[in-house]
Amino acid sequence: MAATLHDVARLAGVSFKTVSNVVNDYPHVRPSTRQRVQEAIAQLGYQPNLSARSLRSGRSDAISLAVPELRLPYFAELADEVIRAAERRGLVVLIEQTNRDRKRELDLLGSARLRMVDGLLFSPLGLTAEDAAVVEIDTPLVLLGERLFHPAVDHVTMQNVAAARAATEHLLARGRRRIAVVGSHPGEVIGSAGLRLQGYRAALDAAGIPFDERLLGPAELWHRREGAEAAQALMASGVDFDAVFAFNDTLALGAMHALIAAGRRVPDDVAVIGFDNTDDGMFSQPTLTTVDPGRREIAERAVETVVQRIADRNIAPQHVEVGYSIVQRESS
Amino acid sequence: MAATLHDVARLAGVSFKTVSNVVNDYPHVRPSTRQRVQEAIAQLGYQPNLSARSLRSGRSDAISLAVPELRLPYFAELADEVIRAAERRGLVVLIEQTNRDRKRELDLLGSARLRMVDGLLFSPLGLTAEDAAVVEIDTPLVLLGERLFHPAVDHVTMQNVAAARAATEHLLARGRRRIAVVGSHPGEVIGSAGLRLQGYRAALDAAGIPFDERLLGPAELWHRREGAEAAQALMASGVDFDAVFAFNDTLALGAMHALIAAGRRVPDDVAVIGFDNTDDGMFSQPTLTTVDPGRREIAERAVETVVQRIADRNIAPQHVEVGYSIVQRESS
DNA sequence: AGCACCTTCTACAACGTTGTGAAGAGCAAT
DNA sequence: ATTGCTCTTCACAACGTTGTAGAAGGTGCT
Repeated sequence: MAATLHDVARLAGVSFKTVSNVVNDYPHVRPSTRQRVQEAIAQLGYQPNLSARSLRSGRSDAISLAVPELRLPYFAELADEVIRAAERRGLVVLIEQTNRDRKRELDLLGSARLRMVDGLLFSPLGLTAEDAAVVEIDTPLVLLGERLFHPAVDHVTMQNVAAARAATEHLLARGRRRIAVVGSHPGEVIGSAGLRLQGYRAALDAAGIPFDERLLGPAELWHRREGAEAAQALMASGVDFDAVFAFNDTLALGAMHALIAAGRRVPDDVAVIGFDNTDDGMFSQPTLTTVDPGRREIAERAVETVVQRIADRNIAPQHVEVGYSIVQRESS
Repeated sequence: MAATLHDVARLAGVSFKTVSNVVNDYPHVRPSTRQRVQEAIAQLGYQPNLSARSLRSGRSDAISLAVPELRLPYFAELADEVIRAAERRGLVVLIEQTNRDRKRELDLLGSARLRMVDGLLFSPLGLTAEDAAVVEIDTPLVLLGERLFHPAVDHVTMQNVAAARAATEHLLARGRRRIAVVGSHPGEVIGSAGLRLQGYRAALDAAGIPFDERLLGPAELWHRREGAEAAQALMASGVDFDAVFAFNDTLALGAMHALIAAGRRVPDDVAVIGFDNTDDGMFSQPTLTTVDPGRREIAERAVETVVQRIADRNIAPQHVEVGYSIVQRESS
């Protein structure tokens, strides 16, 4: 059906290898030959067979991006930016959803599928510290987020602790003293929730404000619904609070909805800050103050890092941390 | 590095073809041989080389999904559901972003990349009726949305006209008579904006309400910002309206934000309905009434259709329309 | 003229898999 | 014992590409 190098060669009257040389811009081809071949290519609409090329060369020019759930705005926007960054380097992106499921994440790392791509950007949520060894795989791998940490593996991460501290300090600077948290994961240390809580506590400590466990609103999933439920639970508990630090924007929007539905004014009664700087906080009612954790730069640097790792597997493992900033809007 | 059929064969003391037969569950393999081979596979951690398999068999078990922009919630949620539906059938999904750019959409259809996948789900926005011919490609293709229509190509679409009419009728049933539109594309007929406007007008006609062009709020892009701007423009124009039908949820949220910022109460002064039923309308303030256009079913049927097309290229072209429903919440 | 060296092109051998066809072993029916 | 089955295994040839090695032809230098 589709034309091959041989078909083009027959039409142009050269060997099929010469066609291959033209396609690959091999320099020593006579201009007249090159032109004849190019005409034959155009005439037949020849397109290289990427499976064959990949088999022969060992490269596919494709990478995988594994995220927990694409419908979460943070990951949708991350994927968007990863695809753009990859495209600039001639790579396509295959997306896998792991649904925060440890088993699926383990399967992914062992999958034959992985050998079809040149590298993997992996944002693990379900894996625990004991699973660290499984990230020692042959495929070039860049871990996103801070949950896992393996010294021999490339990482591109946000500064969870420092950024969460800055978010808390932002609320403190605006006079808030009873800052509730939405989205904590009780007992967790190494994940985003644990690290952000650590930043929150550091800011309180520095300001001499005692930590009050009753202000923690746990939420396993970071969806709108859970944010609303956590805020409702905080209000129902009777604990007094004048601000909410939600561990992502989606939680913040859910929480803000619940607060307003319960008659609390935002930001007058309760200031709200989120985390992630996703698009949906830009036009919420009120607009959402949030932390920009450098998502765009994460995407760019992650692709850059995996490309370097693909080019040379022996370079020293990289551990990149990107910058963050507070984006102030109406909710605080 | 990685083990091949030959390595396994050597270890198990059989020919490499026998290993291939075991891997592919060929029935006539003596149980004892099968077991020996399986042990060798496990010992070496053999994984088939998918490039080689794909070269030989002509199948990659991968499909592409081309969408305008993944960060738009509608497409993020569509992609999420396409990936899930594909996974149930053993397919992986490669995502391409076209940015509503006609040239990029044309490039995509002619790309060599396309021959690396078994099929393409394509949601075109930039292509026009004159481009219809370019969708006659060798790769199995399913078009999503209604912008293009080519009788010989599979389509899975939502019922834009009927659903938009139902949305308008919903507002009419609640006593609204001056219904503004946010997101119209002046002059467009065949795209989502044109079709949804057609449904809007049909509902007005049926109710005997004259169409008033001043109620149209154009918005080229369907982002929050444009929704807010369109609502501001409508208010600034001085035209009287008691409801807004936004052509997607993102526009609706932007418009709702602008309305509230300008002191209009939603839904008391202005009722708002969106379109798409994306997650972000569930916990907005107020929550957003919207049209569920059957996105989940679109994803499922699209994957199903492309799988059928891959299996047999000669079956009659399918044109699937999925159901829709009104999701009523606080904004109306 | 002879030699060395570029330029241009080609033949051949992989890459790792699956499909085809046939060979060998075992067994029942003749 | 021979024939004709079925079961099991294997050798071989693709799939379309790129890397290697080398042949053929031309050019410049001694």
